[in-house]
Amino acid sequence: MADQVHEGRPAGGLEIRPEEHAALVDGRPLSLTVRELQVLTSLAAHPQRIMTREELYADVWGRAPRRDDRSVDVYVSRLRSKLREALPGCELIHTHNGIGYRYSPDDQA
Amino acid sequence: MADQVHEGRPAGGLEIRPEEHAALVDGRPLSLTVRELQVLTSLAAHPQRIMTREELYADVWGRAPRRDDRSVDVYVSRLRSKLREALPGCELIHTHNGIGYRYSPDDQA
DNA sequence: CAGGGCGTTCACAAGCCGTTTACCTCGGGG
DNA sequence: CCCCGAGGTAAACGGCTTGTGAACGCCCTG
Repeated sequence: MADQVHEGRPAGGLEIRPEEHAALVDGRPLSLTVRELQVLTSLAAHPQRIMTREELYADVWGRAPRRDDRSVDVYVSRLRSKLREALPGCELIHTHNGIGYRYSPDDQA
Repeated sequence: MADQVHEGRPAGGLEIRPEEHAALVDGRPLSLTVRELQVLTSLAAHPQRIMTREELYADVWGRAPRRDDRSVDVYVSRLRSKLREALPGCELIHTHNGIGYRYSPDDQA
């Protein structure tokens, strides 16, 4: 099947090390807040899989979101902003309208 | 070309996973809208069987279409367009004039 | 006590999608 | 030929979803 993404060298030059509370690009750490790293880690833990907001929220916050909670969207937006700056041209987080978000290690599809 | 046949994978390299809100070609998700995936799923659930527009509509929309409703045709058209791009040369959805549509996993007959 | 960082919420703009309509083409009968 | 029904598809439209800047409050630190 598809190659497993190890911590050593994922596609796109982005390394996520949750146990070290860090995400690295070319060895340089992104300055992410705790929540931002949690959301990124959760997304990246299921590459190419569409995650609903509910799944993401449950994974990171540990409970169900209240109706109309936009927290996930806000964090995705902030993550994209920081990733865009660190990896210009890469689109790692894809939106699936009406469903949720998908992380794609190779910024394609 | 000769791919391994996994459980979810019909001929043509198209994998439909409604519970994951996704349809995959070579592991890459097609960007289908919710409705498009519903129509494709319904068609593909009855391979080689001609489904009338009424059947399809009832299956996806959960009610009977109003007279002269063209929604099904529009979605079939959009699906064909996206499938054509992802799987050039394949004709998975066949028209049966005056009756309805038929999904053929092996793009023949 | 002032300042700053962060998580959360709010508000509004922008964009996408479902639905409907309109226009075209094709074939069969008269 | 002309008419008519069936189907393909582009495009209009309105509503809902999403992107994102900003405000607010909490907590920590100096």
